[in-house]
Amino acid sequence: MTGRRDPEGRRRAIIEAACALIPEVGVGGLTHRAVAARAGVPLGATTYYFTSLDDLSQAALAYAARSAAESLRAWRRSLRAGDDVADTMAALTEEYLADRGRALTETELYLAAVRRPELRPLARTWFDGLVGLLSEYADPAAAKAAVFLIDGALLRALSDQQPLDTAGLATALRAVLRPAP
Amino acid sequence: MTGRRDPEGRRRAIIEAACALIPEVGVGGLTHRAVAARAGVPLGATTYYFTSLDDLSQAALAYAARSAAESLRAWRRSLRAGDDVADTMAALTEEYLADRGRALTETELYLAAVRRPELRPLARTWFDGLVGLLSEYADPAAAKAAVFLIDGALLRALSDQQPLDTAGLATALRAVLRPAP
DNA sequence: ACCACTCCTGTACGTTCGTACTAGTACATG
DNA sequence: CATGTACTAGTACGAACGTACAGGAGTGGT
Repeated sequence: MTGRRDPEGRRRAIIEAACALIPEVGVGGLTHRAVAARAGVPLGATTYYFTSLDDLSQAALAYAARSAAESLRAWRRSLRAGDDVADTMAALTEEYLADRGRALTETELYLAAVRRPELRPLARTWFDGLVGLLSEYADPAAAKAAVFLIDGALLRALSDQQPLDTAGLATALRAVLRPAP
Repeated sequence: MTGRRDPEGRRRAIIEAACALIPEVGVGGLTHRAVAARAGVPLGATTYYFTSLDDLSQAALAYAARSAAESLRAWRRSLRAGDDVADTMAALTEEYLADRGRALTETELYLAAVRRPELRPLARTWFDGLVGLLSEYADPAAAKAAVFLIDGALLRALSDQQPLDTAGLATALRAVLRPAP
């Protein structure tokens, strides 16, 4: 996959291996050796490309956050194409949860940011992006509430290893997005 | 605090030390040595009372879950005494967040349960208890949505190290708890 | 007094970890 | 072709870890 002499590809392979490992062992469970083995590179490579293990995990989380931001752009398109915001958001959330590893990584990022302030901006990208998205359809307070709902439902579905109650989420989203009476 | 010959108190001291440590280092960051040092007992004591590190962390998380369940009983009383469910719940949530370590431990439990199925019942006690509480005031679907909202807001406040927007949460709670039009 | 038993503690073993480092390899530049 | 630079890979080291264990210390029954 990564040629012998391809620094950029190597770095990327290491980051992707770390991303694949995070759902399995958690951010705190990452080790140079496990990442190197998963990436198919010698141990020395991970210490060559990253000055420390924290540096490596930060790069992996940044990579994950960037890919999440990209998927937000697809969400924006779906929202504009869909007829009902609440239904569309619930469906997108369910779809997002299909890749449980990615969703779990996002939650790992939230928790990791508690103890590592340098991760806090990364941990905000998903929330801020989602709020920005929904602010086209509701006032900011309602948009924030909708994201709380989505994150809470995701967290529960992850922890319980159970599917998302999409219809119930749609109903709740409709309730918070509807202007107060 | 714990006399030389007081097995029950010793076990409890170790568990409480582990609980105090979890917000600082995470469930996965627990070590026999760190817990022993925090509890003021020799290393041998933690391995004497707990057959493994997993056993120790599980006991600590169970202890935390039990104390959370106790606080739920106080919530029930407050709800019955308060005049508005949404306002009361928002205020209780803010109060709950005042002890950030406890709230963080609950979230750590959620995530730990993903990879440790034996923790899953523990990870459900908070959610189930809260839903049961709110089911006295709304239909089950609305109650679940309200808990998603609360957990989402808590997770965000924890990750961002910022205070809770209590008024905003109350508004959103009112929206999801109100019967659909 | 003695014994049986539980409780307690310090130490030791083998493993795994982060990180540093050395020697070697490819490649661009002159 | 020489040479310097960026990359590679294997190894080594000290630290921290989980766990096991041998023996000391206190306690209650007889």
